[in-house]
Amino acid sequence: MIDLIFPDGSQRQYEDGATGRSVAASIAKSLEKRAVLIKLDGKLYDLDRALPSGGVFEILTRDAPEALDTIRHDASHVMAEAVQELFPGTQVTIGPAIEDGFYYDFARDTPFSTDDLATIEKRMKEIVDRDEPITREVWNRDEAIEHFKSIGEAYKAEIISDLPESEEITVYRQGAWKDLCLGPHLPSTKHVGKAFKLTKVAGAYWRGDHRNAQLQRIYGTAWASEADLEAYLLRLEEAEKRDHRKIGRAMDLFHMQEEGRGMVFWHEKGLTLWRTVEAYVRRRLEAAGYQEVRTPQVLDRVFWEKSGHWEKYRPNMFVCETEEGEELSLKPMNCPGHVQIFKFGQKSYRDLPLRMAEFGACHRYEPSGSLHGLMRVRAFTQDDAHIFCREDQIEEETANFIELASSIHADFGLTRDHITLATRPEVRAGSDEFWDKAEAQMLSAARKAGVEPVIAEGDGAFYAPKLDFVLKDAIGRTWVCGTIQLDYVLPERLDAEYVAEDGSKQRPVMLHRAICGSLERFIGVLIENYAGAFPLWLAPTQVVVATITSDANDYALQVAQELRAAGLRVETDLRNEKINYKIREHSLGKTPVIAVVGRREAEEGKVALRRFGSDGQEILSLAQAAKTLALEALAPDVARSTTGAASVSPREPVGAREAG
RNA sequence: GCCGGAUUAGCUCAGCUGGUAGAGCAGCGGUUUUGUAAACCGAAGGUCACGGGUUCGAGUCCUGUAUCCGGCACCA
Repeated sequence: MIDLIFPDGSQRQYEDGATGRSVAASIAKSLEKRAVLIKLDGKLYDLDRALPSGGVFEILTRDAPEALDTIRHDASHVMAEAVQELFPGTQVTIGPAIEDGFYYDFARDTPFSTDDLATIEKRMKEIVDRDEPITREVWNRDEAIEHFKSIGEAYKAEIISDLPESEEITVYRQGAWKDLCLGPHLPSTKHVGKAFKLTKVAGAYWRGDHRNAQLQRIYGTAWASEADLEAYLLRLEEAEKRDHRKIGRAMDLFHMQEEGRGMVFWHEKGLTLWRTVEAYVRRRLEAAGYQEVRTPQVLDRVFWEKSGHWEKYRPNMFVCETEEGEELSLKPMNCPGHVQIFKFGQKSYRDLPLRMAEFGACHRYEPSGSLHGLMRVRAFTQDDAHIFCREDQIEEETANFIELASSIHADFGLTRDHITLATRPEVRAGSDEFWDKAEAQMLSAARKAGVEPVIAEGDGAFYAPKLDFVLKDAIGRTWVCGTIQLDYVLPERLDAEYVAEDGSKQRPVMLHRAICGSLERFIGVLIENYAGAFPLWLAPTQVVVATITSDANDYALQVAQELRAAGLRVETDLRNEKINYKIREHSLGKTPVIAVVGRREAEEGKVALRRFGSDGQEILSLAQAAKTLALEALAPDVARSTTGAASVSPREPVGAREAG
């Protein structure tokens, strides 16, 4: 007998061999009809599978949030069946549910084209209409391998061979089609419904390794209802509008062109935003005890050989040769340069921790396929710094850094998605004992700062583990902005040392860290986060003074001058256009404040302020307007120190999350 | 780098099965002096990404290259 505890707290006993379906039927015939899965002690099971034990029990219908992943997973199976029907000879590999949908990787000589998607989608709907029952079978391991080999499914056979001996081999039959799968699944294809859409085709490497064969991946999105699907597609459309590349052009912030792939031409407005960000970060670093330096842009090959970068990253470095035959490289990073400054003269234990910062312009020849607007470029500026410290200072420095970075991200209105702890990679420097210690140090520092990192197995740098701060862009892609990495290797390689208390020479530890990551990427994320509607302190143009008639031109110039004197970034619009036209244009341009002046304001010495996102007006004297706006335009850190108040931010940040 | 897709005026996009290019907005010239999200008129603007080919004829078909977009891989 097994005991089941239901959501309402009641408890009932069932015969051994009872299934979710039989339990549902015992409660109500209508429930049995609607049931698609069951949840037992938090785990999902097929409706028709004999319950393995008693426990906390719940019957899930198709609308249950927990069922959505299974709908998506089943949609991927339905797609695989459709593909194998339509394209005989195509092998299946894996097809999981993912955020918002699913994909399936196929092995096939001829790649799929986007035109195939409609055909496959149509066949999928037919399979749903066929209402093929989905049933679970447990197979003998060797027979399973033999079977999949015999039907030409080499990848499936390989997957089974690699499964641990203890693992049960389960095969799901779906009509005449079958697939090796852990499950669970819905009772039949009908339950997948038709709220799905195939979205894109892509190449993907078998097991995520570029040395393996490239498979054909088809992505789709699937939802419980047609309405959810519509809502998702609408959300995507909205998110595309905040793409930083689109907004960057529309707002005249920057551009890129063919001759400089992965290089940014910053226009006046974009650079203003850049300088605002940079100035803010510089103030925060100064307050946190950093010193700022600048190191050479181009250095001799020998220098990079010594640091170890030449050997490992030569293909990704911009190298040039001089007339005299010297080989030089544009710096791909700032660390070795900082070590030179550290080594200049003698350093004492009293100098530690020594925090050395540089807004360092670096160049890396990134693979062509990885370039992506401002997010991944070949010429970028890191808000880089290296903390030289003793081993016993690592934890505190790391914890302080996490707090500083979190505070800075918050001031920019950015919501962190998560922090990852990237652990030892396969190819690495240093012993296992070293890695054990280093990983433990990073983890405990994170916890000390109140953060529980997500572990990214094997993603560490070759010399050390790292903590990465992950933010999201408008359509939910994640980008690393901010990182801290522990490094014992470079100080050793470049022979950095300090004099300890007892007079002995000691090796410092280096913490590599960045808060924005690269200014380019950070600004890209900022643009998408705010959809271009920046808070006053960041907006490239803060105020536009717009005239109603040319009578007010002189006064408008005076207004602009006074607002500029108060430290604001001001433009004037004296064009011979109707005020409606100007309001519309500057509203679409997302200018935070439009100051309208007509004959009335000129006579009374006033301005009519109109804020972005509101259609009301605020009539103030010129002096008062200047004072109010100047106060609102203070950067959050300055606002805190001058007013003692929390950040003055009249404009709500538009969360990237809502688009994710 | 790999797989798919795209590339037409400054921008956003039309251009059916091949018959030598079209709109809206912006820009320019004029009229209009206007009170909080688009005043009116006019003229102009294109080697249809680039190279080769098929054809009497190519923006349209084939092919190569470049760049961009979506993924994959990479990211010191």
